[in-house]
Amino acid sequence: MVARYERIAAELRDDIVTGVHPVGSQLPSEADLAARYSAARGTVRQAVALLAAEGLVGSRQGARRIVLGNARSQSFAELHSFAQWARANGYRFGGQVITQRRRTATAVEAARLASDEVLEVLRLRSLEGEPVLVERTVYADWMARAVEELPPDCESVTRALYDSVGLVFAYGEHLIDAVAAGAHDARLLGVRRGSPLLRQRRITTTYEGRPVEWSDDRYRAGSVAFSIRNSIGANPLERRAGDLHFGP
Amino acid sequence: MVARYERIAAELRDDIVTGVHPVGSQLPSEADLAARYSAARGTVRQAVALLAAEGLVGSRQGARRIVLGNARSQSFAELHSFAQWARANGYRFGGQVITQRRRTATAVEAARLASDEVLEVLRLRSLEGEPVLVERTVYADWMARAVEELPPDCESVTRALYDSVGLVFAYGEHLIDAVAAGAHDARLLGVRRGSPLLRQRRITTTYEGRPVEWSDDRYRAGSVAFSIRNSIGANPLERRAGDLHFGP
DNA sequence: TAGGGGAACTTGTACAAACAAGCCAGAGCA
DNA sequence: TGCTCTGGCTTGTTTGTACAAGTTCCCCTA
Repeated sequence: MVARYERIAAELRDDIVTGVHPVGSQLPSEADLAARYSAARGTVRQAVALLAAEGLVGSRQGARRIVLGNARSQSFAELHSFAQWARANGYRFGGQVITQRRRTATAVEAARLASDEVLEVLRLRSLEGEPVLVERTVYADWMARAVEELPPDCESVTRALYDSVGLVFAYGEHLIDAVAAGAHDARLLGVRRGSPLLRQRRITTTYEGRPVEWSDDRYRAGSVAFSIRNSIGANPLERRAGDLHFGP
Repeated sequence: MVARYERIAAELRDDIVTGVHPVGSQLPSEADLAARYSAARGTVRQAVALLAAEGLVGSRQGARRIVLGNARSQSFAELHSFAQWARANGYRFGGQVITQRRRTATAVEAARLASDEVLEVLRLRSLEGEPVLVERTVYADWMARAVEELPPDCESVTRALYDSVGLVFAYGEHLIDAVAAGAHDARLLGVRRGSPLLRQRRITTTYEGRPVEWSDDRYRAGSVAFSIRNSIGANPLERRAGDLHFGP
């Protein structure tokens, strides 16, 4: 059962995408929408709050809401899972484990993952037949067995872990910057050493906040970009100075 | 006058940062909080929704909310303004206009900015005395005069334009990726040609959705990173395939 | 004609109440 | 001991009401 406000949001989104409410135009007032959908004003507010969070509409007190864009951005757990993102966008993609081994955790890893032993996996992932991503992931020990049992060419690790042990990657913290390709990365990605790579480092946790993995992903320049919309007052993305530590 | 739910959120945030509610612990239930603050449950929900949007707490239906982190991330309009971000974090910073000229808009710019003539400005910005950012900004014609009247070493363009013409940069759309430094960028930033740069392209608009500027910012690698928190179900950041076009 | 003053409209905040849906621990059973 | 299952707790959804605060635009006046 989908919530009412989500259905209303979906209809409004549709009206925006199809041009019923063109970019730059005013959205009907909350009262109008409430009447049209026979819903309470609060429910309508939840719906338009969704659209505002997606960056489709902007609002400010006293003035009618304005349509800001019409680009459909689904963005589910897309930042977590390369495979889910690629599939949702209709890309051909693949993945291959290059190396995989257990080892004792470094001090930093032990602190981050609350784990003494870790499983380190190096994966190479491709998009449309081209290698685009080198993924160095360190899993906490309680996850290691489930990961080791995955096939080396597993397409979607996120999905496989959900199916096998019911694990949900619920929260993530990400740091995005640029680095030069080292010799190894360069060979894997088929670029020259020193080429620019887009790096995404992340920690992923369960619903309970328990750390699952720590990953360093490097994209070939030009293959992938990150997109974000923000508005004054609600701004999820933040700039950081360039020292490398993740935690506080 | 600050809203009630914002004050409650501030108190809760404080309790999280100071360890009254440690990372990993459960937050009191909405009913408890409502009683403690003598507020309605709806008001408390607005407060914790703020914290959830900041990534400080996670929630799922049926279970108590859990404290996920305690890093204070203010993130106001920080993505818009380099100066505001730097000042808020106590960095020494500066800026200098390198070149500035009016010209007719290219087809792409005309479409993006809804403007036939544009003002193109190249700025070099520094952090802690080191050049870290090359900013190539194209302003719409109706903005050009106000920008031209700014001093060449203007610290905060955002702030100056607000003071002079009351302009508010309300919404932004951003694309983040990595590129190699060209000869010009390399010279300005003091790095070798081909070095990795973190690129942020953005369109900024007013409250009404009117485009103000289109900018291509390039950071020296290692100087700045972007940080984001996400949770399943609420994910503002999105990955995009690597063709360069901004719009749909 | 330019400007001030409102009135009407619109979004933001707050409260109250009820039910739905999901989680969890403890009681009870095999 | 180990399992299920139920009942209480907790968050999610929806409706309704009232007032606050900001915007817009028209009308009236100087």
